[in-house]
Amino acid sequence: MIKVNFNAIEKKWQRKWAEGKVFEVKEDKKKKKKFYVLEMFPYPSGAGLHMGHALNYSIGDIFARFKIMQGFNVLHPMGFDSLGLPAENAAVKAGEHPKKYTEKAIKNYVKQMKNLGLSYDWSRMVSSHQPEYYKWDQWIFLKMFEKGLAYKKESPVNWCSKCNSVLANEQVHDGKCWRHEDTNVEVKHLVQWYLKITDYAEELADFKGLSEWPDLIKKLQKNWIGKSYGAEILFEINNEKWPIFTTRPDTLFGVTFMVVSAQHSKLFDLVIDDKKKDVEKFVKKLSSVSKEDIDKLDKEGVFTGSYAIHPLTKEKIPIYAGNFVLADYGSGMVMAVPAHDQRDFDFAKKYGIDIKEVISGGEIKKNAYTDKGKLINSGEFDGIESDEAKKKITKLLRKKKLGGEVINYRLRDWLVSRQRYWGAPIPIINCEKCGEVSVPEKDLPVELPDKVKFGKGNPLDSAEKWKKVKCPKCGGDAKRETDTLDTFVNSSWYFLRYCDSQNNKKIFDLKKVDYWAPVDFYIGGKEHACMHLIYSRFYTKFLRDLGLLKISEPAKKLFNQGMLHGEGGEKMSKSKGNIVLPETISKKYGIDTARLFLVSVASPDKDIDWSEKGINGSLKFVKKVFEYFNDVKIGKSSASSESKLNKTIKGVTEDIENLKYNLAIIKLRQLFENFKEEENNETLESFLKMLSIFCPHIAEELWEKLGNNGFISLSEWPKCNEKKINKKLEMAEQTVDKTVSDVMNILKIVSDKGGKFEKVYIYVMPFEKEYFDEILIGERVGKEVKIFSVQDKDKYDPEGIAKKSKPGKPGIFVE
RNA sequence: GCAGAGGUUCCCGAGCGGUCAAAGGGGCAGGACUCAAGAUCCUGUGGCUUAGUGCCUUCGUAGGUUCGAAUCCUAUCCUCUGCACCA
Repeated sequence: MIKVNFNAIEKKWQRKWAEGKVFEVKEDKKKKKKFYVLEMFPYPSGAGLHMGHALNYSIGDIFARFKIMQGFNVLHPMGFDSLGLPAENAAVKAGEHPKKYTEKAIKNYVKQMKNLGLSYDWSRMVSSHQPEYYKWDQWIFLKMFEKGLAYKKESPVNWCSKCNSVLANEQVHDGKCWRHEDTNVEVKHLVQWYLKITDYAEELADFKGLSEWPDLIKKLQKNWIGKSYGAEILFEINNEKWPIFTTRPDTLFGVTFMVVSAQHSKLFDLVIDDKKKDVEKFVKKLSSVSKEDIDKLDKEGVFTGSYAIHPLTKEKIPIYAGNFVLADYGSGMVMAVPAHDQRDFDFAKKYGIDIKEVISGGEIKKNAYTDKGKLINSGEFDGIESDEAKKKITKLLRKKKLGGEVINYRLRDWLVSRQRYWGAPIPIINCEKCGEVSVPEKDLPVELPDKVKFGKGNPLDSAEKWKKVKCPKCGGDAKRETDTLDTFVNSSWYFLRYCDSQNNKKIFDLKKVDYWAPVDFYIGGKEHACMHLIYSRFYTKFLRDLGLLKISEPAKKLFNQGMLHGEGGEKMSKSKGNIVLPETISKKYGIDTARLFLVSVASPDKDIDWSEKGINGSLKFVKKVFEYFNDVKIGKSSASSESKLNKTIKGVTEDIENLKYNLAIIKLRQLFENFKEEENNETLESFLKMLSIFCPHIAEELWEKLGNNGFISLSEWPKCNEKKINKKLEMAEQTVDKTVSDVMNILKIVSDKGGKFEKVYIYVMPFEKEYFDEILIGERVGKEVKIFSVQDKDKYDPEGIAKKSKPGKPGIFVE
């Protein structure tokens, strides 16, 4: 077998693609339809790309190449999510400035990506840490500020002591920081910036524009947004009306106590002097436990000394401060119905509070009865079914101006301020006289100062000169906001910037975005379901409402690729030491082989464990292809080859469209296995074209060898000629296969019995004769083979077996 | 606890009502080639049986629907992955 220097071929074509600007695109309204393929841009870590990235980007690359060859004007860009806490932490740990650290990492990523042969339009690359990019983060923030969608408020927030910063709800996993799995998130009361994503909650909970998104993602988002229908009911407390939210207004007559969140900002308005000490003690105790432990705590509370007046019965209801009520959902206070809510039931049992049954149908001994039923003990509503009662009671409350129907969302406003350095500075100036003042648009971007002290607290606090500014409104002394924006702000709209990434006057040209957006095919992990994928939907809608976009959703089709685990089935991570680098594999096998292997193991949406075991199979195939094309005779193809070719074209095209790359590759292999010494040009070229999306470098090289001038990457995808698909031939081939295994079976039986045979005689129907090749079958069975037509008078047939021959089942005689 | 994905022949994985003892790859075994090894090619790879046949068992486990199930339904066990007190 010939030795092939794959690495040299790779370098050659990567250079040619770059020099020929093969993958750079422009808007082209007349000739071609656009197609936008995008893989989620990575955070450039110092560790570089691993095999999992390679898989992810290959999936997108294969599709992009496919679409290019199908004649689409394909936008396939790449960039870097280069701002954010992880980069800052890693840089500080490495003793480097985040900027230097990040830019080094990006350089490395680009190099690695180019080595993978990915078809990106590099001229459009964006990096979110560049002021030219985050200027527009700031610009959008100011637009939101203008519209009242960016605001400041004090509230209990998630605090990670390792990040030294607050976290969004979405960044808290299992009570721990998403970046520090060993660090419990604490609850702190701080003033923070929020984006009012809840203004879009209703539209976000509607998925009609996302028919081509996976159901799983939509379900996850739906749960996350958590739309619930219920009632707001006003309870009078100390002559003030306090609203509470409930989904069960039908249980209103069963309220025996109220619970206010221990984190509620107005908690102490409700605490009478006598109880102050108790409540303070309780709150203090809670603040010393981590968020995770709060989740595990029993329901606990303490009486505040205050009472609420029941809106309908006018009964006095004691108010407790409790650990199980969320301060930022609903109004932070609940009406407790112990008979029909398990949490309230547990609490009532613990503190000996009355349990009043108002829904019949269940037993209330060890547990609350939480199902629906007929009302009892509910005055005029007795005997009415729950659903009906909900409506009637709400109606009555509305009439009395004591409440009404409301929709509540689990989704909270997005906390975007971070007390860290490596983020886009929030473009606000704090003036003692004027309050929070926007940085004028002409002064954008507010660039990060280079010289800051890293250590404790927010590094930006140490940039004294940078902080000091004049108030744009009154001209007096003022200070810059030192908080920076959450990293997810950058990724919420980057896909739009690619459409016009070099624009330094506007966020993007409206016409260009109108041409390219939305993303037609978006590829990324499902772990982003409740973060990036919700935020970017929110941003898209906001920018639409600003008049910048005509679309309402960022991507038409979403595909979640499977995760590539390490050898033992564990997540690939530096700390586990199971990271496989593309370079390592590429050096050994060539990058085309690696790409081919990655997508042939399993369907791209499935999680797989990395293993080098099977890669030799891919390498063997690639080598065989290379060797075959190296000295192939171009001539005529058999009808069988042409039939197979067209069938393969059909199947492969469908498989790729459906992201079944693994199946497409099998079909290509089977086609290739069938190639004879001589094939016609069309067959050979079509095969190479289909292979090229998986193995672009080798395909280009062989394409050139066949005498072509242009790039195979830009050639036209083969079309299936249905007429050439010949079912008869296929049947005939099956007959041959069956005959071969029959012969093998006979030989086995005979030799088991101690017989020794050298010659095989096969008696076929006259019309089948052309499908049976003595030499080929001889090779397959490892014996000398003679084929006779049953009508052949001179045939050698001592036992008259030819008489038993049937169509599709030839007679066999061995001796 | 809730939600989702999944358990397939030695391994990885396809199949998702009949053409299924189940694609493809890996591994292994036998054969061809070779002085030999490697590479390559062919064949085989649940069991029994048989001159190419027939039968039995198998797709986590147990039932069910059906003329017919790896594929559909029900229960059950295990694995993974999200979300977790949202009133």
